[in-house]
Amino acid sequence: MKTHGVRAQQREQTRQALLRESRRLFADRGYGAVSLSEIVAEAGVTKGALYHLFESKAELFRAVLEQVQQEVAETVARTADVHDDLWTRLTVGCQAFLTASTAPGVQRIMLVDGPAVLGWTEWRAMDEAASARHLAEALTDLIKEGTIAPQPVAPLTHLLSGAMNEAALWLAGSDDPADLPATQAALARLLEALRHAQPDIPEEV
Amino acid sequence: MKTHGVRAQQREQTRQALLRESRRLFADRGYGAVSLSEIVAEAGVTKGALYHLFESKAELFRAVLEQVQQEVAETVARTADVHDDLWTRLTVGCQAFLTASTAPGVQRIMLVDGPAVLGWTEWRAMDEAASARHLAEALTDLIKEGTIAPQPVAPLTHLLSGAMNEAALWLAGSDDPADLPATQAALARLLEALRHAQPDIPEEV
DNA sequence: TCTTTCGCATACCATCGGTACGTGAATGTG
DNA sequence: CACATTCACGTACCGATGGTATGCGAAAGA
Repeated sequence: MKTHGVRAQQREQTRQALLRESRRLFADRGYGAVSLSEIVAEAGVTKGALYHLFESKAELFRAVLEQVQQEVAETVARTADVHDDLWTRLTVGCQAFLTASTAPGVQRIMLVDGPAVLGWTEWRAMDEAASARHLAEALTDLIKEGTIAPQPVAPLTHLLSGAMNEAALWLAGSDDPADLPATQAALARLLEALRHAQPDIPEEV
Repeated sequence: MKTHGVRAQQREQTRQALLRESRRLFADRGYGAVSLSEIVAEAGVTKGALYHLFESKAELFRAVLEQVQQEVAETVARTADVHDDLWTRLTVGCQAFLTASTAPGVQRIMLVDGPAVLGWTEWRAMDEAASARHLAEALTDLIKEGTIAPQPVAPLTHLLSGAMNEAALWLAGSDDPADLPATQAALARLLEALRHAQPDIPEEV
């Protein structure tokens, strides 16, 4: 596929306009309350253009979600990559995720409408590819390193991922500025527990 | 309001039929993919009846969600109430919630479509009233009792609640029967951490 | 230059959630 | 018992929505 040439450029420009406006509207009012007529009007095109570039309303939403997830993942990764210590990378990454997904224009698309529009399974696959994979890898490495006790990582990944998602949702609507540090502290305590908990065989070697 | 009399009885019967069929359809295919025409056809009535009993499609869904939440909450409460020890009640209650919300006909309505259809804030308020309130109370009591360290309960409640919701979603789609016990173990470990993370004063009385 | 491609607009469709109104049996009243 | 009223629905209909079929004009290949 060509990337230069008037044809391809115009196409990409229209696509970006649709993504930009639909993301804004979806974030503001939710997937169900935004009509395609509204989206194309805001983007300055018609439904013909939309259906030429996307297969359906749900596919347009998927493209938007992908973009949002990548933004969050990149923010988290950039914050974690500064550190070398595996444990620090985990804790810092979790804190970064909390603040990043609290941002407006992220919340509703990524955590509320995502699972409902695409179905939980598909949403989870996308989240896995963008974010949860890094969490799982971090936990795996920490087990290899011996910092946390050997155990299946999948359950732990889901528990922690879910905990952070729900906390982010709550924090976004909270008006008490003390809630964020309190949540970070509570999360840190839970993580800390992983580090100190020993496997089930307490004594003897 | 009268509860006997042919009028009231018929009304309630129609209402139950609508709730039953819409719950089945919503659980199977999701809120967005089910039409009102379909619901009233399955219930053996017409849209006139539906709009006489419910204000909108979303309100019908809310009634269904309320019913589902109360079922789950009752199951959890019944399991926990057998025990006297506060700590046992918490852990047993969490395990019960995990298995109860994994059930088909609960999942999608309670955890996926709920927040999207009613908005997260409203969904959270309902969840609070039905389930999360008990969790918060249990944590508060355990702090009073001195079993877990003094700390704000709200952040902890959301973290744990979110962790269990996501875990339940995952378990429902899992085909490995070892995932449930593994998740219960991981959750137990996280909870256990709360108990042992006493900042100071390890032994006493 | 001539043909083909393709990005997009226009016009249209079936279905959806929702509403206005009619109807007949159950209910209150003398 | 006769009569008026209420009310639980059914019927008919509406605007808007997601989606499609088709036409067009400029860019791209030959």
